[in-house]
Amino acid sequence: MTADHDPLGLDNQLCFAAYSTAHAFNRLYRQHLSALGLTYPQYLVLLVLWENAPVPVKAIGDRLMLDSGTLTPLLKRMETMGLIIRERASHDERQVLVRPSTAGLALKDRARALPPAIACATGLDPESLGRMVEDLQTLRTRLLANAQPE
Amino acid sequence: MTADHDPLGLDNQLCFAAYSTAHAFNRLYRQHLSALGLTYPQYLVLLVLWENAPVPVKAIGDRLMLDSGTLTPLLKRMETMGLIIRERASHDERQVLVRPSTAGLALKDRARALPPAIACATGLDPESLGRMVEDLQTLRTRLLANAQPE
DNA sequence: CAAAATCAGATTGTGCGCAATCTAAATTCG
DNA sequence: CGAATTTAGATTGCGCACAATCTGATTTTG
Repeated sequence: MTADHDPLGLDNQLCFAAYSTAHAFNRLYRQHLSALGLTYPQYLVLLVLWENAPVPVKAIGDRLMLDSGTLTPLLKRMETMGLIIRERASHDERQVLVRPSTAGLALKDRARALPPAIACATGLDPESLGRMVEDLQTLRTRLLANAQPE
Repeated sequence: MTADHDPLGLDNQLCFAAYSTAHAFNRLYRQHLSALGLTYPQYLVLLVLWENAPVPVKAIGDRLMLDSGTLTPLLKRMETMGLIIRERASHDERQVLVRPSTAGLALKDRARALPPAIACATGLDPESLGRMVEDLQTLRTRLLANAQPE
């Protein structure tokens, strides 16, 4: 059966390795984020807003590679939770500018505990971890280049 | 702002690298799988069934790390599409055994074109690709060990 | 300037993913 | 054997993801 070399073997495919690892991350984060009342995608939005705000929805989408069909309801929920503020840009009525509320900003301090805890769970030393991040980013770039024939 | 070393910087986090790479894979696969009328999770189920069938739902879940809440409706859709057959096991009425139909088996031949096409899109040589698969599997194991304190 | 094209978000519909709960069957144990 | 426990799947409810479509604002162009 030589499953080791079967191209259709589940455990030989990079896609499933990425898929299942992303799910594993999601599960681990869920445990840490439940204390903050956040889902993982909501946490990602806050990471973007903590770096730079206010930003239009489009910019968040570019950064996280998500479209308005995903972001609009997600941001509405976060606004209802009191974490962010959305308002139309006066200079361009098409845009909706998003920024963290005071409560959303306050979460940043509590979130600082996460990266070290997660890094520990990976069992990787800082260099290996950094290399893996770069490898995945390179891979992602190549996949997207092949996935979006403009 | 030395974003290069900010632990909360989006681009410094392994989780986002994994999350966004998995999405990029999903997008690329969608293009290739649309010709077969499959979604990516449905393709994963077939990979499992092509390796070994019939198998109970539980075994598919163990293999793909998905629970019945995800699999039951997914498998029902695949049964409606005529790709798989589900039937209660006679020796244990709790189990539902799943196996590919003739149509589901026939898809395997058409699916053989996928792995080479995807491998090409990754731009990775076979060794790098294999190493990355192993690194991700190791990482996944560690994450799951930390995510499920029994 | 006005029509056409582009762009930002919102909306709709479908398919995962998962927690929580439920049912029925099988196993364990007193 | 019979009650308690465990197990396999199904169900419900919610939150992403994304394609497709729609609306209204802005930009481009003829």
